[in-house]
Amino acid sequence: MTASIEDVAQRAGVSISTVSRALRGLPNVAPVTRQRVLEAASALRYSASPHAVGLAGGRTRTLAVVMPFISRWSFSQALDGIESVLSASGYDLLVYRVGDPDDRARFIERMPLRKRVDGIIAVYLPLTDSGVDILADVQVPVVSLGPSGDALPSVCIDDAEGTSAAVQHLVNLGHRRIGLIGGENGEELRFAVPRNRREGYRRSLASNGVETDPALEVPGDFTAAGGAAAMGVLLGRADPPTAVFAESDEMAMGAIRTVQSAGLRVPEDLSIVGFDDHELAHLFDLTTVAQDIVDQGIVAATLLLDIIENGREQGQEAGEPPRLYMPTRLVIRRSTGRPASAPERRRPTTRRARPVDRPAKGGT
Amino acid sequence: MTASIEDVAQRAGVSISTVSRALRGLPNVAPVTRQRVLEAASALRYSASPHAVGLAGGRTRTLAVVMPFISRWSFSQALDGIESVLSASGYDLLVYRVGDPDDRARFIERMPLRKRVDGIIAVYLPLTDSGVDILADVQVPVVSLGPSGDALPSVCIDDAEGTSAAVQHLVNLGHRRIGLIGGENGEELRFAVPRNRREGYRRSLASNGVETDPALEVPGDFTAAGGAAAMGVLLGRADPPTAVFAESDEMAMGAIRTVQSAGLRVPEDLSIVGFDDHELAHLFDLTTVAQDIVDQGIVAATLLLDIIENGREQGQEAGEPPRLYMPTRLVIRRSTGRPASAPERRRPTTRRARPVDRPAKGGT
DNA sequence: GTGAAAGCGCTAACAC
DNA sequence: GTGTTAGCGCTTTCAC
Repeated sequence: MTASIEDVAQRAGVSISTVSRALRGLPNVAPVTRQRVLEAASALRYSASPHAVGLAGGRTRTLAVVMPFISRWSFSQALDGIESVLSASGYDLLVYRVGDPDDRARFIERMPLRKRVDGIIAVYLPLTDSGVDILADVQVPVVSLGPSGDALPSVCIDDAEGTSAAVQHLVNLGHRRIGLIGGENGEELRFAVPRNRREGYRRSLASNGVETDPALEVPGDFTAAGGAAAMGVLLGRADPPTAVFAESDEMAMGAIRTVQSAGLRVPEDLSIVGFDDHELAHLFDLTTVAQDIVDQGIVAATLLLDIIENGREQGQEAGEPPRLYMPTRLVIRRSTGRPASAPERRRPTTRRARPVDRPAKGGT
Repeated sequence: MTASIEDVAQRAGVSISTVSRALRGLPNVAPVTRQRVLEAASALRYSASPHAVGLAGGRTRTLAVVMPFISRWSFSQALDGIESVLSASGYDLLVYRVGDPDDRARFIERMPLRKRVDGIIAVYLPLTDSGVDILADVQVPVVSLGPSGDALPSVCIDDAEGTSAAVQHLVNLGHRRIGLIGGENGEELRFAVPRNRREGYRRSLASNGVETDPALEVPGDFTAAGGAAAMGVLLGRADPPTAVFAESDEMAMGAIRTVQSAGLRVPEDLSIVGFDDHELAHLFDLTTVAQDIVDQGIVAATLLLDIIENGREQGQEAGEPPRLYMPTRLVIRRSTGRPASAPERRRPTTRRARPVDRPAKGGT
């Protein structure tokens, strides 16, 4: 069952180096010989031992993905995209979860990947400065999916920009008391995504002359349950918001649930916008900022492969590492509408007058 | 940055074999020596090259997970559970997706894992008989998460049993026209899960003296969109069902959406039951058959590790491979109720009289 | 308790 | 175009 290169060589009547060359498509092998080797190999169901290849050749055709979560929707989307390009390119995929900061520190410190992989993709990894340094210092190329300072090549979206569009949409509808359900969980301030989205929220309010109110910003932990709880908090405020922007669709879904449980209607009593365009978002009629994470995974993996196989990105001589921005796009569904208190410019049925999008696929 | 065992040996003033022994905790190393080696290693931030270890020692502390999907909810749940035990045990995790049958055949045929991993977990993998044979024939132990014939050790739930409970619940409520939204996608009949759930559905109907009607069984592709479409088909039947069992929550969610879009109410006009207890199921008030897939992943990984490290399962001498059944449990929420046509035994508000469960965690 | 030496299965010069 | 020969960085006998 476990044929070695020697077995193949013997069966094909050549030396092992010829087998190696033939199988890897290198030049300097006579067509006939190559053919014979190929046949011998497939007859023996031979495939080279990755360990031996890695040891001898240095390259391993294996990439590592490092991320804080595995089963959360966005992360599994990213993994999906990454896997698709790796398998198409014949690379194997090692997955590491580094959840809490301790794991992370220990992991980066020990770098078990050392000498094991050809490259690393860090997916939405909250990186400390020293973490970035160490990663960048590893022998293999690293690409970040998601914001990463600027030490690493990265592919990401403009979170602040996307959020601004969502908030602007709410402002345009007439909302002034706009709440935020955020993703921070206290100590996790290194995580750039919630920070950037919050910034976009505040910036958009400011540019519209709307004052921000700390009482309207509540953390939601990036989960449906967290979003539901956060909405409960907002509904308990003295002067509750008429609209809420949630930093993720899952939190928005939970929020919708809370609103409905409270006997209120979406969007008549409260408008809600999410972020991501989760695959189930349209089931909630959720207006959201769409991004295609599978696609981001594909781009990140492609970028990394390119760096590995062609050295630094072309035209990227010693400059800053490339940073690829992927599009976002506001998908308006029916979880947003005019505030009840606002004077309506048209008939009460305005809601039906707005075009309704279908689930988004891909960006812009 | 890349210290080798030799560097450590030199720094500690011993030979590389002593370093090897000391670092792996083998006997026959003087405490003082071991201490010195440990210090040298950590000072050099040394960690053994997995490739060299694999080549020289045979074992690699790496496991492979093979599954048809990556980002679908159930699969990412399984991966999550598996990863948690592997990382706790110091194993690395290789992930392979083998989607279509071709991939699958090619993959199993080539077995790129050969000599690369210590074991394999096949997650809900539709295995042909020959596929099972080949897998079982690989040099390394294989465990199946999900049904797998009986050639492989496996951990799974009793899909038929779980489904029966759901259907029985509907029958008990008074339903007789009960539709099925299934998971098959035509050629994919090798996939045991939808087959078993369909069987449970039919068996339960039969045991209640309810005749099955092929017109009420519609495929839904295991996606929300598929479930929505399937429900559309069912609603278009001459004699539509008063209740529907969907083989997954995602399909059930889509179905609910279709029902509502049609201007009908759940459960007043149509009851719906799902399967899985998806993390968002409670947002839909979905009655469902709960299973804990993360847990199944944990059990499967633990089983595999046990087999790898202790040989065949204890008490499993030459007998059938172990098959571990995990519990399922019917979680009744508010997507199910009496059929409108049925004579109510109590007041019209029966609905509120039923206890409502909260999101499930863990089995029974 | 410790070291020397022989591989593990390949790739990569280098000869021919 | 093909074969020979060093290693790659470890684990594992087997001496000492």
